[in-house]
Amino acid sequence: MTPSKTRANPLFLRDEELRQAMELLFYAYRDFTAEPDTMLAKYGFGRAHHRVIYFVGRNPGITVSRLLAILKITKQSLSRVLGQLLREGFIAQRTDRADRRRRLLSLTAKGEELERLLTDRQAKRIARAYRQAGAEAVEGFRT
Amino acid sequence: MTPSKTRANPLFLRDEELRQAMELLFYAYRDFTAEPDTMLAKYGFGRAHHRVIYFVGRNPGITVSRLLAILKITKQSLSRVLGQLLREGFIAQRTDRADRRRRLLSLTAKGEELERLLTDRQAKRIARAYRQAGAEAVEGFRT
DNA sequence: TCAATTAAGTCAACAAGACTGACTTAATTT
DNA sequence: AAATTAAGTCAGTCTTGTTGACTTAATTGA
Repeated sequence: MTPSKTRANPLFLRDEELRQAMELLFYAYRDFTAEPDTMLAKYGFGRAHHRVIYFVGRNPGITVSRLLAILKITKQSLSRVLGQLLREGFIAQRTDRADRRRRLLSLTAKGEELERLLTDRQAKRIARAYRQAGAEAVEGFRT
Repeated sequence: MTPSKTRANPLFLRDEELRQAMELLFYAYRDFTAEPDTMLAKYGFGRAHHRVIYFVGRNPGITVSRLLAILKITKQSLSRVLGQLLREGFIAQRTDRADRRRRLLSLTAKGEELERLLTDRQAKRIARAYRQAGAEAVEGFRT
């Protein structure tokens, strides 16, 4: 007798609702990465490059260690993709004048162009979903 | 002159809001997979095993090809993890009597136990987030 | 001031989980 | 009887993560 059919308190979620949320996350992630992935492949890049481009774009002047903390990956993993992006001129590095051990990362014009290309597509996808869901739903989701 | 600061129509989202949604997806996925991952490691399993266990649990009697369609991975990728789960007795296979080419998959008792272990933790995580956000937010999110 | 710590980077080896391509076997459909 | 479908297998490759061990340069603290 699992109590999964009742709907007494809206703050107490049924098993079913919890599962739906988990599935939503899976499907959203799956579908959301699919489109950029095919575009990135044309540059010889992967999902990891996308994340780096995205977060550097979002946080211009970010240090390597802060980027590592956001991505939660190892320095060695990052260096592979970051190194590629630096060499190919999508990301630029400058030394922090206040602490010269630090390297501040930012997108080059080329990097910003790619970032826009990738983000615009995804933004359209989200905007579409949002329009379908409605305004109150958007507020709820954000919360 | 990017029109990203106006908030005329709530259905037209600002750049900032779109980016927040994208980031949310990244962080949610990152944090959501972290906890099960450490538990799965104790069994010698990974994230891929979790997904298979989850979707077989959700859809008892699912065929291999339907599972492939949900996961959107190749047969060869699936066979590695599915094979392991079958051999180690977490998933059982029976031939569909109506079409004997088909193999119907379902969790064993052992499989269900593991599924519950993994899901419960995540469910708690979601429930916690939901309680903090409030009831209307939950409705919005679901939509 | 100098020893310890921090930030960044490198080399090497390894593992999970995806992929492609080519085939087999068995069962069903046309 | 031929074509198609469902499942499975073998082999090789790629991306993206991991550990572990070090180096170099710069800053901090005792």
